[in-house]
This record gives sequence, C-alpha cells and structure tokens, in this order.
Amino acid sequence: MEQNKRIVVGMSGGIDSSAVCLLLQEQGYEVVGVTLRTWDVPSHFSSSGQELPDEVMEAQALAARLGIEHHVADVRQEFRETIVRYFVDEYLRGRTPNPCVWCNPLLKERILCEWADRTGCRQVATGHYCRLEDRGGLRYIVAGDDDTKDQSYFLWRLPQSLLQRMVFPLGGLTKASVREYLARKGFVGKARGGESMEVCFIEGDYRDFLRRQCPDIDRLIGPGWFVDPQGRKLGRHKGCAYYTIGQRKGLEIALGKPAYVLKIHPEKNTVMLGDADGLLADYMLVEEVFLADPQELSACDGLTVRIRYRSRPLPCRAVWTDDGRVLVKFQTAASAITPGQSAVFYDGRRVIGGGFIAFQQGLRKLIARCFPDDGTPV
RNA sequence: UGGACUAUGGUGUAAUGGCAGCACAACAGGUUUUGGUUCUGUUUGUCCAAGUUCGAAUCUUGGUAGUCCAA
Repeated sequence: MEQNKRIVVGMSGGIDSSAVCLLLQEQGYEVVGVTLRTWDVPSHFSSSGQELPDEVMEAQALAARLGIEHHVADVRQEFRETIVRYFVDEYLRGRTPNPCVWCNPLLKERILCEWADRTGCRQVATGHYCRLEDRGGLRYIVAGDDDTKDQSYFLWRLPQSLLQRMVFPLGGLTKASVREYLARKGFVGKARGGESMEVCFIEGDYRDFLRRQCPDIDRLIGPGWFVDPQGRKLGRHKGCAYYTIGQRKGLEIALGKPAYVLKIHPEKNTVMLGDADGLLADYMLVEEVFLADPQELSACDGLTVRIRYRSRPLPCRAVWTDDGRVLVKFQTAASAITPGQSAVFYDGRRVIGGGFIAFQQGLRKLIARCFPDDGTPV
C-alpha cells in the first residue's frame, strides 16, 4: 500500500511538470522527481562555471522547495546515439523526422520507468496534456481536453508496457488553468514563465544543427536543382537535406508567386517546387504502423488521421496493404504529406495508433488494389 | 569589329515629364513540445557621365554592359 503512493514525476523544470508535482503531492502521493539530462544546449548555461543546464537546476530547486526526492538521469550519450542520430539520418534521407515521437518511448518514458523501478515507485507521471483510457484490456492515449495544448500526437508510439504505468494529471486541464493553479499555490514566477522548450535540442535553425552533427553533410549531399512539376530546372538549392515538404520560407528563389516544396528526391538530390495546390493529396501511404489493436484501423467508422502536430484530425479510411503498410484515403484532400512525419489515427479523441508517413511511391497501383471502387486513377 | 533593341531593389516587372509601385525573395517579430504552414511588420532600386527642364526612371548626347539580326 505504502509503495502505491510513491510516484515518479518527469520534471523538466517547466510549468507543466511543476504543476504535476504539486497536484500529486496534494493528492497524497510521495513524489520522486526525475529530471532527464538529454542534451546540453550551450545557451542553457546562463552563468559561467555552471555544472548543469538551467532547466535541470530549476527542477532541482523546485524539488528542494517541495521537499521531494530528486534525481538527475544523465542520458546524454543514449540521447545522442538514438534520437539525435535518428534526427540527422532522416534528414540525410530526404525525410522530415519527428524526434519527440521516438524520444518518448525510447528515452523519456522508458528511463522514467526504470527510475520508478529503482526507487520503488509503481507509477510514472508527466506533464503531457493527454488522457488515458482503458478498454478491452488495452490502454489508449486520449487527446487532452485543452485542444490547443493537446500532445497526444507525440505519444502514439508508446508501447502498452509503458502506458500501463503512466499517469497524466494534466489531461483534464487547460494551460490557463495550470498557470492559475501555480499562481494560487504561490509559484508566481513559474506561472508566468514562458513556454519552455524542454528536451528540444534544436537551438535556432535545425540546418546549423545538422551541419554541426554531420560536418560532411555538404560534401555528402551538396547543392542540387530546384525543378518544377514538369521537371524544368528553376534554380539551385543547397542540398535536399535542408528542405521539407510544404516549406515556403528559406527557398531563396523568386518566382513571382509563392513557391512550396512539393517533393524531395534524395536519390537525384532534386527538390520539386510548385504552388500550394500541388501539395494536395487524396491518398497517403504510411509505414511502420503501430496499433494497440491492429483490427481497429479498418473497423473504425469515425476514423480520422492527424498528419502533423497542431492540425485537425482529418476524416479518412484506411486499408492495410499486402506488405504491412497502410494506405489512407482522405475524405477531402490533405495538404503537404511529409515523409517521416507521424500519421496518428484517432477514433474521436482516442489514439488508436499511428505510423510514419512513407515516401509516396507506387501509389497508383496500391490505390487500385486497396480502393478498387474508386475507378481508374488517371 | 555594321545595324537594331534593352538597361528600374536580391529576382521578375509597373510608372510616357510631376510623391518610383507591385509580386516574389530576404530580414525581424508573433504563434508553436518536431520540421513546415500561417499572421504582423521592416529593409533594399532608376547602369555611368554630361545636358534640356521649375521638375527626368521617362527627353538629348556620349560611355558601359547585355540580347538579337547581319558575316
């Protein structure tokens, strides 16, 4: 019984995780704070000679103030070898990575659970804005009540083994009410604090980050051609790793009308440009699909899919392909299908699973096979 | 090296003697737990020299540069 009241809280030093500590303490939990040291961002050492990044020290300070046990988990090497490596590799492949999606299952929540074991805690709490729902013996992520802060998109890859131990105390709250709560509790400075970037390791432009992590990048890839949808050369680009689908800014090419990145061809190192209409697609191919219950995808009536964070889930139908991928048909055309980004499937507010958006190749054949009623594609 | 045409921000263009404007690009800021999108704001220009005129991107002359035709 005693053990059930001990709980690990992932403390980032920010607003949300601080509120979680307070809430759980109020509920009678014995909180064990664990702060992950993932990546040392130089600007996060505000005074010289400082041993730990600012956010870690803030977490320590808060733990001291609340009188809770606190640990710093140094996972820098692991973070570099998994998350940062994945991040760089994806860009080198001409895709756009979703680091948070892998960080949660591979690093964050996993390490927190390890620390829970080590410190005699059963559960693990974080400040994510999402809920949990148990049904049919499985546990699902559900979108948080505050639609503007909902973080369910990043959590689709969490396995059942981790989900079974998680607690998300902020799922029913809004950001505003969290700030209010902190202020009421006397943490005025914290309540007013800006949105912390938390484990975000990208400081400034991610392209600089890529160059720093992969000094050979410009030799490996180098400049190439911008082309239009007909294949005509429009101008030079800096290397296909520096672009992402749907991108408009930073192309450094003047065509008299806005130009967007339509496609990236890593093997030819070309980047196709066109207008916004060219971004629309009726179908999407998803790979590395991960579902709690694989049956649900095609069975679900009100299926929707989110193809990027902070976008509305789009009504769709989904069909498994022969090779274990999923072909999605949108009810109305979606914009900027970006390989590497997550496609997260929802039944209402409940996350039923997700996958990573694949390179959209060989679509026509798949459409004909998976949606034969759609007539012959042109 | 004969003739014709052109020269306006980073790019493409408008202004036919009267406040150099537009689009794109760029930059800054807002939004934002990834990248991108979006929103707001800002900077930058009449090829050079002389002349005509109250006043020149605009007219004249010369120069320079580029394009086309001609050998």
